[in-house]
This record gives sequence, structure tokens and C-alpha cells, in this order.
Amino acid sequence: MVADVPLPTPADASEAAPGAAAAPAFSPLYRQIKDLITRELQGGVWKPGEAIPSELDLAARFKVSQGTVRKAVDELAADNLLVRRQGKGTFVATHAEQQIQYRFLRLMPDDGGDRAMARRLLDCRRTRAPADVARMLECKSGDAVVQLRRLLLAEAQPVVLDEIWLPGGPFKGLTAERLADYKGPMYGMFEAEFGVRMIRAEERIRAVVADAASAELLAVPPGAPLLSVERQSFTYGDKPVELRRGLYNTTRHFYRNELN
Amino acid sequence: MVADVPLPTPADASEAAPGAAAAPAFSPLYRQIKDLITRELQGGVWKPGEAIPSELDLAARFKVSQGTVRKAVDELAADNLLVRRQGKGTFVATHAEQQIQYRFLRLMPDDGGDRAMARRLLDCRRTRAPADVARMLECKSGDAVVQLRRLLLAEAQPVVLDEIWLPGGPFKGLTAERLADYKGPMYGMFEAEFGVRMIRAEERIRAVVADAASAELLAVPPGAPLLSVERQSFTYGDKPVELRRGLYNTTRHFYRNELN
DNA sequence: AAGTGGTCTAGACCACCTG
DNA sequence: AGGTGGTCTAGACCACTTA
Repeated sequence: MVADVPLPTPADASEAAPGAAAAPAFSPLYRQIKDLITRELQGGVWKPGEAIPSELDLAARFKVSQGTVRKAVDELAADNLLVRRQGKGTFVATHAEQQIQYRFLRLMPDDGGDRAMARRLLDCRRTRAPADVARMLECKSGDAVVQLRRLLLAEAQPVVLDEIWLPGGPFKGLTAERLADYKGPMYGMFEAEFGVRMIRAEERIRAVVADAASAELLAVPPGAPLLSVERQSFTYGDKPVELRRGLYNTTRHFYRNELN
Repeated sequence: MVADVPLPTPADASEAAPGAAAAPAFSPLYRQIKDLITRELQGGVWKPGEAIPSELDLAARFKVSQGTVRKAVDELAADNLLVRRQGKGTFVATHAEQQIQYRFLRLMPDDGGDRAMARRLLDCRRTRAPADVARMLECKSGDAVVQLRRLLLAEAQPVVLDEIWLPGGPFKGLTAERLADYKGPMYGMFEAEFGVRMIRAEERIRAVVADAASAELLAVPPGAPLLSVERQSFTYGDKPVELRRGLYNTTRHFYRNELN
């Protein structure tokens, strides 16, 4: 249980983001443990939904005290990478859970009713990344990508029109059929079928007017105001793996945000 | 340092929100300590920006170990009620700080330039709460309220038109002069001059079209799409103390949101 | 040098879940 | 009963700030 090294050793700081503040150069033990666990998660050692070893197991494995493991796991749970369940264990977070279903969809119905929405896939094709898409996916212009468009409907009325871009490599084999057949949330499919887990996203929200094509799909008059939600999603290591451009009809819904 | 009571005692659950889930009935020691500290913050025992007693002081005062105080303070820091500074102490969070300046304004310029915006007060008057405002402020329709409107300008161009409603009681003495004279963020003034500290807010975002009056003030054509941001702000005890309706011109700015 | 928060340890016991 | 996470304690030492 006692570490041979009495002091925290230098952390692996080789992946420090360019443009960020000066590298910390040193990090406490619990943060090194956190990085080690993150790396195992990234490597798929434990699959989404599975339990990871108990704190005592991990403490023995890393030759640190349980308290140190605990602090590392606490932070990973705060980051939504792990889920703790008292008496049962600690589990790899998954998008396939009911509770976490709406972590990434902030749209709420005005009347506080059912949030469930039906999906309708419009098209799904493999193509080459335009310059702007390539920039957001951090790949090269012209690289293989999957482009898909879909509608989300609440009570049979279209509310969201999404255009989604995915890198071709990780999503090799993604077809309209597989998408249409899959039950459950799309991010759940991505992690289960392609091993790509979305852990964080940034959204840029604007008000725009509907063009003719979007208006027809969303069943609103051309020129109607729509919420434009551009989302860049990241997986482990802050690597962007999705670009999503959504148009939301906010007549009977609103985008809910919490400021802390 | 040893508590006479070997087990966590029942927490004060008298303020459980109606409609919430079943009351927890018991809470760990560190959460009781957290509630005690919160109550002192709420009571203004320590002013925003001031240091609170050291962890060892608090531990002695509450007759618990430092670790227990530490966990309580950790949570309060995570909630942005306190700010820890290594080697210096723990301080009451304040809106008057440069770092925290933009915690509640999520608007970013497209070009990544300066976020600083100029304020222009349009009007400030005392009136009676309309029904919808009263509901959001959890007061009675017709109660005294302060209504004010203002513009935020980026590089001399109007970008945000805010209509703000405040309860008349806590904000007695708020005048256009005092608002115009005050340097620094408005929430900083609220906490310094009126003892009202905003700690949390919920926003409902929609796309709308500009009416004639708003269009003129924001220098956009009538019918232009605008972001409607309705904010309900809360102080200690989840008590709503502000209703704010903003119209954002998102031509050169966007609302930035992070999904975790 | 003294005081603060930050890290780490070791051990005890509790609350919860499962067999 | 045994395993898991959750709480609490006591003490050591480190890193940072100030005087």
C-alpha cells in the first residue's frame, strides 16, 4: 500500500494543449492515477456499462492508498466518465442509460410534457469533408466523412432538423440501415458499435431564419425564426469526432440551460 | 476534535422544497457543516471577497476533523459559493472579480475578440408585477417591482437588449443614477449595495423575430431573427430574485454552451 | 518562520446491495 | 456474511503565500 516513491513524480504532460497556460509540469499522485484510469477507459479495457475494479483493487494495483484512488475516481465521476453506485461498484458511463438520455439534448417542451422524440432518418451518405467541416473535425479537407440528416419529432410534429458529420475512419460501416434499425439513442449506438464515446461537447447557438428547404422539412413558413445549434463533440483526449448542425423549432419547445 | 455524537444526526430538512423527491431525512456530517456554512454566508457573516476562517478554525468550531470541514468547503467551492486560494485562505465568491466576470453572459464574438461590452441604461422605474413576472419571482401579482431596460454594445453596436425585473423589497433604493454611476458588473453592485448575491440561474432560449421597437433599439430590420434568453436567477435557498428577458443579435456573436 | 490550503496515508465504521 | 462505495478521523508532510 505504500508507494516506494515518497513524492509525486512528474506527470505525463506530453499532451498539453497548445495555446493553453504554461504546463503544470508536476501533478499529484491522484491525478496520475486518474490519467492511468482514463487511459484504460480510452483503450476499452472496460466497456461502457461494465464495472471497473473496486477501489481496494485499484489501490493495490497502483500501490497507493484507497483514499488516493477515491479522489481520482471522484473526479472521473464528476467528469461523467464513471458512475458510482453505493454497494455495487463503479461503472463505465454509457449513453445507453435512461437517466443520461438527455444529457446532450437540452430541448424541453413548453408544457413540461414528455421529452421523448421520434427519429426519422432523411439521408446518410459517405462523401468528402468540405473545408469548414474538416476544420471542426480536425481532419483534412476532402477526407472521407459520413454525412447524415435526420428529423426529431414530438407528437408527430417535426421539431429538430439535424445535419451530422462524422469522420469516415472510426465510423466505417455506418449505414442508413444500421442507423434505422438501432433502438435507443444514437450516441449509445456509436459507443456500442463503433467504440466511439462522446464525453463532452461545445455548442454555438444563434437565431436564424428558415430557408425554403428547412422550412418545408420542419413544417414552418419560410423565414420563420429557428434556433441554430452547432455542436462539436469530443471523445477521450479532446479529439473532435462529430460535427452537428441543428435547426430547432422553438415554437413549443425551448433550449434549457443552467448557469452555475 | 471528536464529536460527541458518534453518528450523523438528522439534518435540518424543514426547508425541503415541495414537489421534490422524498426528503433524505439523514445527511452526513460534512453536509450538515456545509449547511451551517451556507447559512452564515446567507446571513452575511462574511462579506463577498472576504476570507472565511481557516479549515482548522472551522474544524475546532464545529468540533469535527479538518477532513470533514474540507469536504464541506470543497462542495461549496464546486458550487461557486467559495473560492479557495492555496496559501492564502478560502474566500467568499464575488461577482466583482475579473475572472468570474462572464459566468452569466455566454455571448461570444465570432472573431474571438474582446468580450467587453458597454452598458446603456434605457429606463428604470418602479411598478407593479404583472402576473407572469410575479410567478417567476414567486411573489404576488401587483407586488412592487423594479423594471429596467438596458442595451449592451460591442464596439458601439447594440447586441443585447435586456429587460430586467427585480423584487421591490430587496432592491429598495435602486435608481437609474446609482445604476449608471456604478462601475463594474451589475451583479457585483447587487451584492455590494443590496446584499443580494446571485448564485445560480436557469435560462430558456428561443429564436424569435424582432418587433418594431426592439428592431430599432438593436439596429436590425424588423422581422430579423433574434435569440430570446429568459433568465430566472436565484440567491441562497433557491429563492428567485431576478427575471431577465434578453434579446440577442447573433449576427456577429453566438451563445456558447458546454455540455458535460 | 508561520499560516494556509493540498496531498497522502491508515484504519475504523457505516450504508447499501447481493447471494 | 461479505463486498462495495461513503463517511470520519488523526496525523504527516508538501506547496504556496506573507511577513
